Parts: sequence; C-alpha cells; structure tokens
Amino acid sequence: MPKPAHSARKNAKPRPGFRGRVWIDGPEGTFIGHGRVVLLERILEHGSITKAAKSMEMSYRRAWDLVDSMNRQAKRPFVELATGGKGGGGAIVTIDGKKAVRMFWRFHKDLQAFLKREEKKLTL
Amino acid sequence: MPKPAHSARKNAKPRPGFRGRVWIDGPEGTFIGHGRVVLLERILEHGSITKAAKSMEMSYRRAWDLVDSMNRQAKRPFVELATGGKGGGGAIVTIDGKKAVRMFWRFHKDLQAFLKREEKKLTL
DNA sequence: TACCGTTATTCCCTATGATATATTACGCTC
DNA sequence: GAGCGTAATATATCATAGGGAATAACGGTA
Repeated sequence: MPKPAHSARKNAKPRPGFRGRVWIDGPEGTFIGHGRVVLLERILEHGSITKAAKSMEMSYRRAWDLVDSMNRQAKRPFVELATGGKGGGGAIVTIDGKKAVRMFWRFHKDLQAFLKREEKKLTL
Repeated sequence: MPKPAHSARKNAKPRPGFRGRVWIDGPEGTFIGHGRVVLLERILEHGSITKAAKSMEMSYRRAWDLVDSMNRQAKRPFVELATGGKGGGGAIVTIDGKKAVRMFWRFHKDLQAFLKREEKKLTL
C-alpha cells in the first residue's frame, strides 16, 4: 500500500504554464518560504508545534527544525517556545512572526501577478 | 577530502535577500528551466550531449533525460540527435530550441527585476 | 510527589535521486 | 569489414533528506 504523499511539492499539478517560486534567504540559507509560512499559521491556530505538525502532514522533527531555523535567523524570534508548565508547554507566534507571514503572502501574491503578465508577454 | 559538489543548487550562496526561481511546465511537468536552458547552450557549443554534460558537472544520463523530456513535450524537438555516422553522431539544437533559450532568459531577467522591486517595496 | 503534554534530542531506517559503470546500437569513414 | 565516437539503455552503487521511534527534560497542576 502506497503511503500518502507527505510533500505538497509532489502533488503539484503539471498543467502547462509559467511557474515560479519565491522565498527569502537568511544567513544560513532559506529563511522564509511557503512551507515555513504555512507552518507559522498552523502554530498560530493550534498553539503547539506538535498539533501544527499533525494538522499538515509534517513530522514533528521537521516542524521543530524549521521553527528553530527561523528563530535563529530572525533578529527577534518568530515563535516563543515553552517547555513544561500548563498543558505541557506550547508555542506562540510573535508579532514579528505574524509580520513575516503577512509580508510573505504579499510577496507571493505579487509573484502570481508577475507570472500572469509574463505569460501574456512571452508567447511560447 | 570532500568531493566537489556536483549540483550547482547546493552551492547556492546563502547571502540574505529576496530569491525566486521560474520555469515553464509542460504536459509532463517541468518543460523549460534554468538547468535545461544551460544544457541547451552547452549542446549548441559542443555539438554533443556527451561533451555538453562533461562541460558542466552533469552525468550523461541526466543530460540525456532532460533532452528527451524537452523533445517529448515540445511541439517540434529542441534537439536533433544523430546516432552513428560522422564523428559517431551528435546533437544539434533546432530553431525552436534556440527560441526557447532566448525566451527563458528574458523570463529570467524579468524575474530578477521583479525581485529587486519587491526587495525595495517589502521591508523585512 | 505523581502526573501530564509538550518541547528537545538522539538514533536508525527507508525512500528517492543522482551518479557511476557497463553494454549495446548506430552509421559514417577508411 | 574494422574502427571510431556518439547515442541509447540497463544495472549497480552511493549520498542525502526526511520519517519514525525512543527518550529525556521541563514545569505547571492536582
């Protein structure tokens, strides 16, 4: 029995056309990208890395790594983590994290518009 | 002693900033992209897949697969292959192939301009 | 103190590409 | 027909990323 795809990239529809992807690099490489932003939104929604990871099809390990990577590269952390305590702990997206999410989606939206323009301008 | 990286992608410089990548999808998925266009240029320069592959750090198999993929998805082939014959055969980039190369570089250049604009517009 | 659910960390296993190697087919030249 | 350099194809080997399981640490609550 084939396992369900864990990566949205593999399910990308192959319908013809102009495609693109944008992200933001930091000192260590990728800093903010599509997957990371979706993860931030899920953390905001669920309040924990564990639940956020489960809600999309991502392993806790990967989710934690991504959060850690963002926190290390950001001037101020995007997610505040609490271990132990009420409910065992949890994760809170900071103001800076929310700002990053909004900025990325604008960036992403602008790209879609750009691709539309190019598709008209450049004829195959 | 570390082996030289065979993939340019891995050497991507992690200097901070807005990044993006564009490509064109066809019926089978990726149709024209950065690596494929560079390969076309090398074939144009060397006249064979073998030499083109060697000139960049790409295995012959991968190079052949990419050429085959483009030829299958294009209305008319991008590369005409000859097996046997003078010099053992060779590879010739067609007019359509050359057009694809020019169009992709325009697309790519437009993207760079787009990224510059975004970097000014969106402050991190 | 015992319990709980989460973060934090380590180790192993597997799937996936890619590379590397080997072999065959091809067709022109000599 | 032999030789040559290439395309074409199959097989094996390797590297890497990521998943999953297991475990410890943590700090509130009852």
